[in-house]
Amino acid sequence: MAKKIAVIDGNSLMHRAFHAVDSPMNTADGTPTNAVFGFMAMFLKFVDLAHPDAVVCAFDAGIPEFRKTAIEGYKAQRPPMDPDLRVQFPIIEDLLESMNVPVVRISGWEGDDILGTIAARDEALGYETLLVTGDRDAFQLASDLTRIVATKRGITDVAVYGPDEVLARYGVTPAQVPDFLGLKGDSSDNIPGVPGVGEKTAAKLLRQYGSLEGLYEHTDELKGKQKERIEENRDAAFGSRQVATIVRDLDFPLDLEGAAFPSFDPERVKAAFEKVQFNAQLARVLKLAGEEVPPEKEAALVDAPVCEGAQASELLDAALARGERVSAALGVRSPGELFETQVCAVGTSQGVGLFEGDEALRVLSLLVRTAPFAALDVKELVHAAYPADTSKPAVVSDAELMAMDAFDLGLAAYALNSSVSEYTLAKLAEKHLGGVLPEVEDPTDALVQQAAAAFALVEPLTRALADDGSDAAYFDIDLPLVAVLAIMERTGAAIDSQRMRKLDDYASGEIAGLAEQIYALAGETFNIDSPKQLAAILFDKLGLPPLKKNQRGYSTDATVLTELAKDHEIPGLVIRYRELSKIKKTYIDTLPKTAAAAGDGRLHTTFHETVTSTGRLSSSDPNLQNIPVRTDFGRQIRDCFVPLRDGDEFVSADYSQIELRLLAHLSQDEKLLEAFNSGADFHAATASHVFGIPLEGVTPEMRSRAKAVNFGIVYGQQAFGLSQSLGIPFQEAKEMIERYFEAYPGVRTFLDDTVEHARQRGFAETMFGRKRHIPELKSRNANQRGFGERTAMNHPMQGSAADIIKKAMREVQQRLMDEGFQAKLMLQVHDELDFSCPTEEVERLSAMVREVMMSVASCDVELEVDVGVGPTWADAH
DNA sequence: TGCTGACAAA
DNA sequence: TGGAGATTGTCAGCAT
Repeated sequence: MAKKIAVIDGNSLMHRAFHAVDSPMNTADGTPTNAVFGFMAMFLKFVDLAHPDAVVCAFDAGIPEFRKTAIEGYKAQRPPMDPDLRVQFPIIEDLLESMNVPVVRISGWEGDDILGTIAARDEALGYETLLVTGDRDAFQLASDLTRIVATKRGITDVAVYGPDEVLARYGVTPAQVPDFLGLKGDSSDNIPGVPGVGEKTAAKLLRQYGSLEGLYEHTDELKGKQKERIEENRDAAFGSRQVATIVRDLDFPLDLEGAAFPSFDPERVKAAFEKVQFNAQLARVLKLAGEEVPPEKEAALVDAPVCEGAQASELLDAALARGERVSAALGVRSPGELFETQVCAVGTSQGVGLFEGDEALRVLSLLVRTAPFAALDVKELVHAAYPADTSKPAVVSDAELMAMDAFDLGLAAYALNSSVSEYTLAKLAEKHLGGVLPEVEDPTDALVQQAAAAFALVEPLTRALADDGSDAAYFDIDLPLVAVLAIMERTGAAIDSQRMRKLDDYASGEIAGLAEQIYALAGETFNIDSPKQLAAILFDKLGLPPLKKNQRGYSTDATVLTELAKDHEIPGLVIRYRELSKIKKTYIDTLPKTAAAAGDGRLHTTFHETVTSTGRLSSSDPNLQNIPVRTDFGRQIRDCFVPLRDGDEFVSADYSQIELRLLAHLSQDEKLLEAFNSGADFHAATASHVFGIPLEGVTPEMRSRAKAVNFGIVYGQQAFGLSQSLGIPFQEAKEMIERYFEAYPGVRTFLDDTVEHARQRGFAETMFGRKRHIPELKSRNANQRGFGERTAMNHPMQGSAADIIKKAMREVQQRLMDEGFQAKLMLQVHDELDFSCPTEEVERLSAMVREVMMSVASCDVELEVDVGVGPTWADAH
């Protein structure tokens, strides 16, 4: 097979990477490394996919004289390179050199010309060449042996162009590319071209006349404005072509025959990559050469002796007698193919003990009931012994659960940084133990490693929580909630499956009818669920105006369809079709099945405490936090949620406008505080301030606008967003927001201070000290920064609300038990708690829950709670 | 299998 | 100059 040489246009890739990788990254001395990181990400992905035999990297080193004279001002108006990018060139060169990738830089020439020259030499040698670049001029170099790897959006997304692809994409051959660029120009390189001639026209002219020479011999065949423009800009066209023509015969030494990749000294590579702290990338580079990750770091982790059976029991007993907080990790072992036994690994200071099957469960319940222990996910472990649904008797009582002495490593890590996508022992070990978990094949060995790491992590995480000031969020709020969530998950929620079936009949009929109507109007059948096919019908066949684009074509989302519904019947029908089929597919088709699959016929969701960055919970499998309520049909789904037992009522308690009340408390804005404390209708009070009229004069229309502004403020919404949600002109929305801040000046000050504080310290925090780190505030990208600012403003409100309801949940659960309630806490939906409650307890429960929810936080505004009671969830609102 | 568009909720 | 509200979870279509 022919040798494959890759040549990278270093400047082009560094520019791309600089803009594509926006997250702030620095070396120890503060030098930015985002472009280097992006470059290497692209490099590694490319090498993985293409497996080149050798890699060369070319950089610009000036501009050749002939380009400067051909076009006056060639690259002249380009602003000087961003200093944050400039400083990264020496770093990338250092990395490349450490990997033995030749760096070519020819004084007075640009990278493109080096690419062209190497490709020409390769072709002479019969080698294959891959040219990696983001610049379009390189397409002229495509040939049977030479292909262009062009970066698309971002950096790691690429397209490969040979001659056929160039022709397909631009309608010209590679040889015609300079003429093509000469006509159409290239704004990024300051190549003027012929004004008014774009991609389509340039390609058409070249197909007809072959080249610039051919075109200018036949300008008499052209007509009108086009003829004038082309004739007038003859010099610009030829000059532009010259600038765009890549030189292919530079003279520089490069040993192509001897070049090879990967071939490098691992020590040198390690040194270079460790300097910039690209540990994950280092591992990938070393792997290319068959090298393993630095082994000395693994040794830093516990190399614990492992035992089983009676010895394991002794190990555990001794550790508990010493008062140690042992660790536990749960897994399965499958000796044969048929049976899987549960295995529990327990970590102690003297080693790891393994327990299997019934022994594992015995040990788990022992830990939960009587011993201090630690685990990555305590709730998951609890369910293994508890057990997870009410069809079997509980091995551990609710009271024992509430009293358990657990340390949840995942929750601790979440309190330290809530923006991490996944909390694993491997990542925690890397961060807090300074070593990587050894990669082991055998699942049991892996479990042992996890137990050992979990044991070792308790101390450093406890210290980190205290150092960071995040111990309150963890110890007072998140950790005590684990038992409550475990109890709720086991309790489950009940649905009326009969009723669901009736809903199914109705929905199925409606959906089929709607589909028929849509097909009839469209004149053909198609898949309405496919946005692509729907777009083809609406925009191609019916010729409706495409109002919005997405990555793959024209958008067919609800806002677009609503607008189009004015012109045609189909969009309205599709909206209704989507509403019904979404609800049918997501809830009606799945909830009864899920319930039937559980031992007790109930829905047992999983609540996640480490997913959101604000401190809210999330729910999955099934998600019971997004059960419909807004539309009539949606509410029918809530009507299927019923109390757990005959004789129970569904009780729902929710905080009224908790985020806005917290805003009043936190900002201490006098008028806002007064608006809540006077007991008046809050949205109406806002309307009265914003529109400058007495309370009695507020119309329902004004009130609903004020309500939208109130909610917008919570989310950091801006004028554009408000104008969209209210369907009013931008200017009007802008004025409303301005008047809002005039009416509540304390709010403006508070939000500004919050952002400023967050910018300085790197995080925003809630009333109870829950932090959210916001590195985006330091971003160079204005959109990212805007995101950071909105996040900083929103976190104290949304996060404090989350803290408050979590505290309330723990206390409510405690009092349910202490005061002998039969009522059960079933669900939490952000600012709402739902119970199943015997009729005779309803009064007592309502009073208790209200009292607890209102009193867990002391604020300068009352935290009002509405309690509803009814036979179903829908009725309890 | 992984990504995308669309849509449910507070 | 262009873009201009957020988060999470689930489903189906579609490309690989």
